[in-house]
Amino acid sequence: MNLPPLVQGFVLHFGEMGSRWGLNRTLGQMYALLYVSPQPLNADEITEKLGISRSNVSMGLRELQAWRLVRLEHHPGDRREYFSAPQDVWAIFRTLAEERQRREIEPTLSMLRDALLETVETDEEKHAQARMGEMQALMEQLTTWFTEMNRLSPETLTRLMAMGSRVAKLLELKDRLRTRSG
Amino acid sequence: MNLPPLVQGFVLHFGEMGSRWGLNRTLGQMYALLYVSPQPLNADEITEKLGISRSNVSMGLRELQAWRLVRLEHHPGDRREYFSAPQDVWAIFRTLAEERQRREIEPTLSMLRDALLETVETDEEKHAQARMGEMQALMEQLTTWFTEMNRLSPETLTRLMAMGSRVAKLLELKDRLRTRSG
DNA sequence: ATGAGATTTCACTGATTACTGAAAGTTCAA
DNA sequence: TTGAACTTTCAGTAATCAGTGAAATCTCAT
Repeated sequence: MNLPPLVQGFVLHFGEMGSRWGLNRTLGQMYALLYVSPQPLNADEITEKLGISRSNVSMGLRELQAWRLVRLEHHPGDRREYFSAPQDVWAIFRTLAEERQRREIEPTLSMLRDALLETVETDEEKHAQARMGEMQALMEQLTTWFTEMNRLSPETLTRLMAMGSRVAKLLELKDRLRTRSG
Repeated sequence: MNLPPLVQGFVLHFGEMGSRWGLNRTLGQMYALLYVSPQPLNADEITEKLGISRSNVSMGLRELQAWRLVRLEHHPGDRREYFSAPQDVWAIFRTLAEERQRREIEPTLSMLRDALLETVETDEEKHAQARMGEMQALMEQLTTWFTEMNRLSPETLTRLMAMGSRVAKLLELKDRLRTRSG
């Protein structure tokens, strides 16, 4: 691995975490490298800096693109493909959250929707179906909420988040106003 | 596998998803089984219903307890240990979110905090460090917000979530009130 | 059309992770 | 204190997943 110490530590950490995040080591390392790189890199540069095989880089780049975590660009007069990670951390967070939603939540939601349509006979199955209903309700609620929040600007989100649990106070305030005027 | 069709489908699906969620197949299946079970189960019952080895169940149960996803209880006059999944889906969601926070976010945050304390020389490293700073800022913000939200009751959270992006309206309302009174 | 530069595919191998069965450990009643 | 009931540990094996290199494919400039 051919990197300054600070960057190397970051890249190795992301490699380790990669597996916990449903990616794999190489993917984590590649992403970390692109994230801190001052300019886009081509596949050979990544190969060289990480000390892994060219083909591994090729596969990794495809997967990172599928995650929408890296962007492909071309430089005039250069046939090679260059890759960069989007700079806006909020955008990255949203992408990540959307992709996880799509990969981890949606399949389960659709399984649950199907399961809830089945007609069942035994008490055991009825109980199971009721539990699935609770799970589905919460997941739908979270999904809807998440979609809505994703429409807000980073500024608005930052303000909302900065308020933390004090947003609950706003609800009381709203209730009071409504009561007064209603 | 020795289960009614509806339950079996649910259990198998969670087995598949288990890996995407950083668990593994068996863990997913065991959790799903306990989640829909009308009463707590002991290790032998789980072994029998899932058709896996007794030792695998034993290890799986330890891990599910480490995730705080199942609870151990004893029945009077029975030496065996019984396991159940908490019933409250909100509680489950919080537990899951907290554990993922602990396993997936915190290690990265502490790595970033360390990296940001280093003194670096080259422009490349300075750029990398700046990028790490951005990442750290967002992660701290999200972490703080999440901790705060976790204090709210499910009722409050449900109300807030039901408002969706209309919470942003509350901010405007608040601004107006402050302007008027300030 | 040709071939040099660039990228991708894929069968194989190496590494990691999950699962099992046998043995050891624990707990408790008699 | 013995042993029956129950649980855990762990070494070995099976299954899965990641990474490589050679070959195939793609893509332009000539």
